[in-house]
Amino acid sequence: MNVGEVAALAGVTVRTLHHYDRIGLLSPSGRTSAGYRQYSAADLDRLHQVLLYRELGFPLEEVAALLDDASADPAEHLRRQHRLLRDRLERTSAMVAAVEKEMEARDMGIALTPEERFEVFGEHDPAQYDAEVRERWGETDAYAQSTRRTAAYSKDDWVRITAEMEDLGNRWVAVMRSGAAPDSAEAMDVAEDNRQHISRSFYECSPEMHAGLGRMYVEDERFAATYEAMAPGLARYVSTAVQANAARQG
Amino acid sequence: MNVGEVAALAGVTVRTLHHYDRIGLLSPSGRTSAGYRQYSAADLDRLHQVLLYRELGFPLEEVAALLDDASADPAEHLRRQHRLLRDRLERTSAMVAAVEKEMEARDMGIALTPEERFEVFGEHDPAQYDAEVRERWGETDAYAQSTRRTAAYSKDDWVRITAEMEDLGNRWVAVMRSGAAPDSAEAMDVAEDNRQHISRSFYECSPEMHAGLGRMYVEDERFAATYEAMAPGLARYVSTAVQANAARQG
DNA sequence: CTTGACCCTGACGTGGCGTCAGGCTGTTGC
DNA sequence: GCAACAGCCTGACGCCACGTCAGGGTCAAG
Repeated sequence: MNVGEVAALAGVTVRTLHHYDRIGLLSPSGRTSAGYRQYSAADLDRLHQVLLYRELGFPLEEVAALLDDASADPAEHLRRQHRLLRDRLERTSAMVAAVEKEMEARDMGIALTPEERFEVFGEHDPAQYDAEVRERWGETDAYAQSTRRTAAYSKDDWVRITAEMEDLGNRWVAVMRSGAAPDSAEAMDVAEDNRQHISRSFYECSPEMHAGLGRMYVEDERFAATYEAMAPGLARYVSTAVQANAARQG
Repeated sequence: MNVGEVAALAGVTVRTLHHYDRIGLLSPSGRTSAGYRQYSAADLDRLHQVLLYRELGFPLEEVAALLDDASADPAEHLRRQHRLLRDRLERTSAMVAAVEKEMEARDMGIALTPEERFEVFGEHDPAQYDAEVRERWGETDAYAQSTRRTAAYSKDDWVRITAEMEDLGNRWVAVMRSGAAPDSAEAMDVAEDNRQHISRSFYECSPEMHAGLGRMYVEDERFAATYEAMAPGLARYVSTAVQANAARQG
């Protein structure tokens, strides 16, 4: 297939394909004697991946890096795309709900506060959001490692791992309830065990990374919710303990 | 409020606000004697509109035109935004479905044709998509009529759907608390109802896809957190129940 | 063998900011 | 009462992902 046909099929312009060729993101596998670009089925395949990642907000350079990563199999791309798309779905329906809330408020003659209006936006500006997601997961070795490892886990593995996580959760609750300070030796010991559990089960987790995670436990509601559900105030407690433990190690 | 505060509230950079001022899209209604930009509540209002339209893919110049159109009342903006967001929701779930179809095909060892792959893309390249949408406003009469109907229709839809989701959540909690095993008939029945609800409300969800979702409930902490917030251990419970149900169907 | 659709390679333009640089402002702590 | 430091200002240049000509070759149909 030559450029025009590919462009029509994929819904992009010829110029876009020229551009992708120039920057080495997608070079057609062949040329005619006259210099016409010839795209193979494999090229279409790659183009498909490129367009998906592009739509998800990745800069082209990163798309190239992702697709040229030999250690990433197709299934991994599918899983990642699936996850990012579901995130977007969630976010979009949140926005729909926000607009509906505003409609309703208008009908009732109520005004919303600026905070309420920006709620769905505020934390999650679209570009920043995607960038944020990538920062936390996509680009990190840890994420790649985690998906590679967890893909191989059996149901029994998962039962064991979640049991271990539950156990750790109980220990967290216990140590907090005991009145021990989050930077006490007891709390830091739990933190250390928790870190080693992550390293064994998901990805190599250094004390510094663990400290970063700790910060996230309070900054990110999604993570905080997990701990808060076990005991009120636990998110902050775990966060402090984990960071104290990292300091102790360093 | 001055720039920094507004930027933090809205989740944009200060530079962005400078830019919007420069191009006349959003000029703060006041300045201090020292030249500091002062944003009023009305300015925040406008910023909110700007960000929504921007997210929907409108070039800033058109956003300005839309917002400066004196003949358009706020309700019209809300209706338009609602319609565009619902379109996006539809498109995103189509993409999710496409990725899931591809996952399934891969698992079964089937290859999709290029046409199948680009299906969801083809017609709806994001830029073309928005252009197409904008084109449609030409027939304002038909547009106004159709939006009123879909807006009214979908509002009820969403109320119903969120209520159903809440109900499902409660049933999950109840069945777990009842002591029934996650692979008991009771739990699997809830799983089946949940699957059918997803199929009706969002996208065609096969038992296999549902099992995949189930795995994600524990693998992805963000999903897990949703269930964990309802009741500790629920993420794992739901995950297991959903997979058991898929096995029962297969 | 011409006509018209399609292809090529530069080269410059554009939108929506990011990112300094160089300088004023305003608050907090001593 | 002033230093220090965060926060604001205005240029000005940079960057990405293409759009848009310009100038010229290619190829199937009539």
